Amino acid sequence: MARFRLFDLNDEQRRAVTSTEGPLLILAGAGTGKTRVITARAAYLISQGVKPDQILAVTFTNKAANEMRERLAKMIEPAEAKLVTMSTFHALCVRILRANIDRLGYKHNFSIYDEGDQLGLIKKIITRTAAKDEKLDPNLAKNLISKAKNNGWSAPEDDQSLLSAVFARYQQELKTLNAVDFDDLLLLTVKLLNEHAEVRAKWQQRFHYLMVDEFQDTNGLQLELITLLAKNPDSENQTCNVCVVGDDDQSIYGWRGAQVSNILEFEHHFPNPTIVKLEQNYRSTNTILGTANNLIKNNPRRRAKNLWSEHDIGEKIRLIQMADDRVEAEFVSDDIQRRNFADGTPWESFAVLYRMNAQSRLLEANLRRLHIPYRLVGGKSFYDRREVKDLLAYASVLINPDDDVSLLRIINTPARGISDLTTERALELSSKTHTSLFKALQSPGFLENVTTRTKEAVRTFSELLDTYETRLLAPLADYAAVITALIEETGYLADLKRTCKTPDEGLSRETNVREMLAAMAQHQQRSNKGLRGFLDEVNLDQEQEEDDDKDDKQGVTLITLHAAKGLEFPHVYLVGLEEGLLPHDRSKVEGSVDEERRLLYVGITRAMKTLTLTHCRDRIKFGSVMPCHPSSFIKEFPEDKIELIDLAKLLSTPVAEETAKNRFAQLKAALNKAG
DNA sequence: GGCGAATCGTCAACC
DNA sequence: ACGATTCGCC
Repeated sequence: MARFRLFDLNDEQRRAVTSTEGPLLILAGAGTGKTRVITARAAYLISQGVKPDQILAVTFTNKAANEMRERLAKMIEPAEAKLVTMSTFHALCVRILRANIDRLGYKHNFSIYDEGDQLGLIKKIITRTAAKDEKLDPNLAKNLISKAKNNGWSAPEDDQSLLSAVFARYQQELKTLNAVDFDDLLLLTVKLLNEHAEVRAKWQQRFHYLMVDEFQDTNGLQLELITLLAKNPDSENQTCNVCVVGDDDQSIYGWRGAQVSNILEFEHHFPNPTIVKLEQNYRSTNTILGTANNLIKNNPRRRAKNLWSEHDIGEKIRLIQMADDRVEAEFVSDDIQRRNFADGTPWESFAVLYRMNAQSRLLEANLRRLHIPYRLVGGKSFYDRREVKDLLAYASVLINPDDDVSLLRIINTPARGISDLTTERALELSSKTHTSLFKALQSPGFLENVTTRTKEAVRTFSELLDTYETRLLAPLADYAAVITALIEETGYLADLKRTCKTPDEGLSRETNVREMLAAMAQHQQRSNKGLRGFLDEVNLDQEQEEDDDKDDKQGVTLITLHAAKGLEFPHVYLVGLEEGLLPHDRSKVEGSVDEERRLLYVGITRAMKTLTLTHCRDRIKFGSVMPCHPSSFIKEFPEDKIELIDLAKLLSTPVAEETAKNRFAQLKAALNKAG
């Protein structure tokens, strides 16, 4: 316990760490040492005699959970640190469900459907359910269903709309397929705990001290889950020790169902809490903090905070207008190279933040042009690649043959003579008889109505799956080897390469398949959770672990504003500060401009030393040039902290400060007149 | 019935 | 500019 020292903390942090009993709300502004406080609090609890396995810390991302785990291991005995449960909401739910989901009529080997799988199922249901003149956008349906689930609703019974029918059908089919989607993980866990007192008691007894990170991002279900777990198993009207940490100003997941009200009305959910405000920022210059403060104070409905720092004023924030996104990306890359060249600032010190993933393309191209190493966070995940999904679908089908969505993906990949028409007929039968596709395919009622050739193809396919399923079920089965053999036997790789346009593409896709298989083998070495465990990890871990020891994690970071929350970088470029992009056009329709402002606030507060903001006059959208206007948020910045830079002059002579000030004032006046 | 090529509509953010 | 969908050919 050598490295855990209370006097390393400031007064407020110490108060947060040592308030152990009853509800505790820690309002932690950006960069105020939130993670440090949570881990120190866990260490403190243990030092006070709390058993480590009675502590639960819930986060939103695996990265956050891992970071806390690592930090805690440095503060206390690593063996004790291991006993503390540090988990994401979803992983915790999977754990609870895998143990007891049978009580809800699902089987323990249920599949987890990601968004793509969900969409596939919804599309299938819409075509089946909709009348000829009805239409429903599958994506819209998916979002509405998700929103409904996150608010704890089930399909409305009285409603006759197509959406309601699709919703009801969707939920029912998931159950037939023995599958759950991301929202179900929460929904079903809450249902399980609500409806089964003994399961509830089991988990309530398990944890006595709860901590929730990023509480401002929790939705209704997550709050309910916490409330359920936080109750004293012996007297349920007594709440035990729940500590939540968050910052309402950084609530940026409203679209995912997050309710800022959870943190704004914490006292209502957990009466008489201790409230601690962390306001000393250890990250940024006062120029950056002042700009962030000035921006965010335009939001109504927030818990007032006053971030301050012992750091210097630092450099002014640069605001630069670009001709178009091409020039913008070029400038950012050149500027990073120049600064690296000037004083050896390492590439890792730079990050480029943007609103949409699509914005990363030009940046990537330009960084590559200059041979600057970079890492792209988020975006099209490794797991979204066609070949990776195919491989996972094969694995998924072997574990849960009732998983129709995965089966559909691979039923004719590579082509094996099972046509769309055949599949369609089997699907019809499966929905008529309420069985899975796999069972329908094998049923005599189906087989007697198809041609001999099709019958043969289906039979061969069924046998293939059966054979490998048996191999997989064998005790101590080497599942990585089993899947590899299956891929071999189907001739998947050869077919994959054949369908690629260029040899390069073929090679890269093959590499992805091999990487996936290698990851599987690696998982087998370190875990005892089996192939199911591997798939769970893959499903719940959207961050692509570009496997460890490779040092290619270094370089300039390209990242969306959402994904950047919780991170910090010495030098930040925030690009595309345009009306329509940030705030995004859709936010105006949805009335969520406040959340866009918080998003920008999150972006600004990532910067430690310098911040560069850019916006374009033109931007290429859908292949053609669209004119752009500066973001309306720009006029909410404090004039004295911003330096307006003329790109043309920057490239030749530096701008005098007075000129810059005047320019900014002019721009502001113009904006005020317009808006 | 199965495959490759034009065409269409689409891009907000993530566990 | 890209991927899914639709069309036309084997």
